[in-house]
Amino acid sequence: MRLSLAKSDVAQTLNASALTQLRSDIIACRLMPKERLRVEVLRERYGMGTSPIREALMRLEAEGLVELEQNKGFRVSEVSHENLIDLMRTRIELETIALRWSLEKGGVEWEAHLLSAFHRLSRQTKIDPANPDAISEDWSKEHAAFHTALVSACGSPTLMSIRARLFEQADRYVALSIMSSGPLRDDVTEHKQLMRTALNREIDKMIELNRLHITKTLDKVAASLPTVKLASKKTSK
Amino acid sequence: MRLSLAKSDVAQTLNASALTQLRSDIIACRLMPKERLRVEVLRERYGMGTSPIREALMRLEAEGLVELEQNKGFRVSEVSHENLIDLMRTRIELETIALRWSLEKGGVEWEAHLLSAFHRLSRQTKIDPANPDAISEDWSKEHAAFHTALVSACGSPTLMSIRARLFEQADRYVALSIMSSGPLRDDVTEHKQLMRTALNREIDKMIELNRLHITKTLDKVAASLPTVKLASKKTSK
DNA sequence: AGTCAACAGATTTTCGATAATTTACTTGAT
DNA sequence: ATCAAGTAAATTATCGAAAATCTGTTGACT
Repeated sequence: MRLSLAKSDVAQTLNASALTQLRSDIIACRLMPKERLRVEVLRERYGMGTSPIREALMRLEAEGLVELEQNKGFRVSEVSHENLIDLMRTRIELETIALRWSLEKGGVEWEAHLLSAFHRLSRQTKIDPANPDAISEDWSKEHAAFHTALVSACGSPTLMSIRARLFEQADRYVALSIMSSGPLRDDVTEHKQLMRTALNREIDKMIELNRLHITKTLDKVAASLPTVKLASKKTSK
Repeated sequence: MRLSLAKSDVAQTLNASALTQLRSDIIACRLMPKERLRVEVLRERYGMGTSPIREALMRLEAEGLVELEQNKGFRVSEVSHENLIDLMRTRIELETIALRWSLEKGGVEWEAHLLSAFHRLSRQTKIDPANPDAISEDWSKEHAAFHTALVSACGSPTLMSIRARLFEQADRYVALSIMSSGPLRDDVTEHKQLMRTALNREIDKMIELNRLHITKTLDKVAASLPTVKLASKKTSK
């Protein structure tokens, strides 16, 4: 028998558990960009052997959250201004397509789903008072769910999964900027407007709003990015 | 010291070698869709232990070529009519964006690169006489390189890598259709036209040609898809 | 006959030890 | 003082055995 690790985590394989935890730690920047991921250390941290750890890292490499250099081990993927811009630009284009399809095809089911996702999001607070230097995990989850709901009627699993991956990558940049930045923006109003526009099937307006939504995040994150001091390679000499 | 496995394969890690070989075997349908991937069998096939195999499979799962069911092991991803259509539709949209950017930004470097890629492709034959039931590996490589060259000036590594992954998935369907289908189409003319249009920076025409190029493949593959008899699960009555 | 429990074989998953490789350090020659 | 070769320490990559899990079958009981 094996200990259950968390509520939602029952009867998983160690491999799957490593994957979930690692991904979450990287996106929340509890493991910082460029930080080395020594297998021995991770074994200790998550309490398991080498195999599940390495398998999870390998998968995360494909997702772009981890980088592997032959015989030199794994690191958390680097962040950079260029990558940030590239990421956000690509997101805008992909989500434009997904939103167009979704607003064209969405039925009552979708509308209900969207309303409910918005409601849940609006009842979460972005920052957990207990831990003011990070975004609340719960908020983050509902936020992701809301944006997924917007495109969920697009009818393309392929596009949806790519979008989700890019969203995660962006989330990591957001987590980074939270750690070193000022006032929070008013997300609730913005999200409500997104929902309304989606429900009204105002496609062009929707696309423009989404572009602005992403651009606003980009600007905020880009401004705080140079501030974040990253773990640089141990400089020889 | 370790034996070198192939010319281009020198001094790789077993892990990397497993990854390359498995990916290639899956895309070429030497491992058929839905086929079970027993670790023991693969260990035998590629001559290595469990770790590199499982790590490679894990990575391929993230790429969508392999599916993992907890405690039941890995299989080659299934193919289906819906997935094929979804895939091709998404490819069209993504490549549309990439082509637009690439044709806007491409300089002399890019033009030269494109010309050279086309030249190399045109000197390959699609079917190797020695093995007429499959597409030549060399042709396949040059073909991929040519299409990559078309979008290579788009300036977005993110978009490029997504595109490459979808291209691979499509290649698997093509390999499948070759095994059971009739006359080959005249690719050379089509590719030449794509190149010309790209070099002339006729963006709208380019996008339309690309859409047709993909749609044509879709139609051909879709027609032969039901023919292919897939390894079905041992039907428990 | 039908249902269920317990067992046996096959397979996946995980572990800890070993081999291979890189990195840091030391020593000696120029 | 500088560099190079060689050696030791640290780390990654790999293996094969052991543990956990699944699957199918047998046989007892209703």
